[in-house]
Amino acid sequence: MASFKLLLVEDDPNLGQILNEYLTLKGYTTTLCRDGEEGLSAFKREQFDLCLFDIMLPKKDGFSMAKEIRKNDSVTPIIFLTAKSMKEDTIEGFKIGGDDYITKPFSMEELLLRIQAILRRTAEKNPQISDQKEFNFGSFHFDYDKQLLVHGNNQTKLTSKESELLRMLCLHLNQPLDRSTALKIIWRDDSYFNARSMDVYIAKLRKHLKPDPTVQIMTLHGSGFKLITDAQIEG
Amino acid sequence: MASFKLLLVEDDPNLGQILNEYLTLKGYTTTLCRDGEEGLSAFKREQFDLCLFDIMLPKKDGFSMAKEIRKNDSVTPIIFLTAKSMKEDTIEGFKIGGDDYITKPFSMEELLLRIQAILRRTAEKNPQISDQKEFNFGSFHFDYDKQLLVHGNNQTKLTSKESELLRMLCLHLNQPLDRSTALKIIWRDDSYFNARSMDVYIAKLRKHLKPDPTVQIMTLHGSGFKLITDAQIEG
DNA sequence: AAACGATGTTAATAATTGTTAAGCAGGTGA
DNA sequence: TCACCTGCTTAACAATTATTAACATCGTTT
Repeated sequence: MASFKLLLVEDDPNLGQILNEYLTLKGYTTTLCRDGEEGLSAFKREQFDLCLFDIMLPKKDGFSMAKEIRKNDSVTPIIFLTAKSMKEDTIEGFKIGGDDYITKPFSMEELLLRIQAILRRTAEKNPQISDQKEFNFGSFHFDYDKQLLVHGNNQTKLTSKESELLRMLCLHLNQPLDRSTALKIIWRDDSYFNARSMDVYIAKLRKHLKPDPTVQIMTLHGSGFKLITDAQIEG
Repeated sequence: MASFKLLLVEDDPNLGQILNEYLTLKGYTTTLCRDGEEGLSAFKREQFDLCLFDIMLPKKDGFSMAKEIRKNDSVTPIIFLTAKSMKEDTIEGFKIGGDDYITKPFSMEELLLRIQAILRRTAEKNPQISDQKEFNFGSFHFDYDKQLLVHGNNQTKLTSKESELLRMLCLHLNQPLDRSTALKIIWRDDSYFNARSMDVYIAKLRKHLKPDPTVQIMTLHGSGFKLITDAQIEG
């Protein structure tokens, strides 16, 4: 499994660097940002497994960042790091949808353990990490490497984007696929135009999948899509 | 939705009772044990969604309990409550496979929020909690995944919001569904406008459910709604 | 009964998604 | 070099879904 990617937003250069080095040493891939805006744009651009936000930050504080993120993404874990241990703050942090709240000074080891405790719970159901290359769903067979969708005697050649999107849908068969997740992974950026592009590809895939009416790409308005089928066969 | 079951092991009678009352008040089903052995046998006997263990306990301490549990069960979340804030202790707790570690004195509200943060992550993949996807009530069949409401030969496609609301009502069939609960879960925020939006969706659902007059969404003025039917069939 | 707040209903508005086609860039063969 | 494909993006407009507004009605309190 590829190493976990952490988004670290901390304006104190010393602490930032120490954290960054320590977490890298422990095998995580980290991206360090110095202020809230930088952090948010990194989050929009890339797919992270966990966020570590200081609360008091230039340009945009950690809470505001978390709020923005939680608008579209209720999954990615967020841990707040802060000097203040004020009760209202802690509570605010959890209410926004944070996963943990650590007050400075903290021990690196404890932070690491808290990160691990959270990742342990979320890692298992991270389908995008899987490297599965062939899929069977409904009466279709899909070969990602060959970019081929097979239905009975019919073979359809898919384009790269079609294949990548179909693969993500297959990895989440009968489960929701988050728009923003798919965009960040396939288009590397969750932006307006890429989202529209994705919609175009969803339409294309729907056409390809028409031959089997038991298979459907369902819209989850405001959040994403879901490939559904009754007769799924492991492949 | 059935309430979460918590296993609480605390030997201090005062704290034990306060925790018990508070968590019950907050809608959890709790089992309170006075020592480690009692706690372990309760854990073996029943299915819990989360454990809250004091560390220093008669007969068997919290860490030993956690170790035993983790031999067979790596899933059920465990939170340690303790007076000691010693670093080694914290670390020990996480190493055993604990999910959080809270030192006394703590605020009830913070404890509650930490419990919620953990349950939010585990609930999704905890089949026993409530991943019911299909429902039969009155002469209707409702498939949440496919967003379909079936009545005789008639299939009605529901929107995402309609489906989510109907699902919550179905999970509380013939029981009250709290407005604020539904709002927080479906709209992620109990605000004036979301409440009005919910009312609009209740109206939409009522229209969909008209074909069977034995099924009704009843208003519980000031608190919520209740989906009622005489002829409910488990499904 | 009057006044108030909560809910019901319908319509208007806004946001998101679906669909088709036009643009654009890179590759290929004449 | 140029015409022609191909795949992807962008644009334009349609359709659907969600939110907000406006006003009617109901329930409760005084």
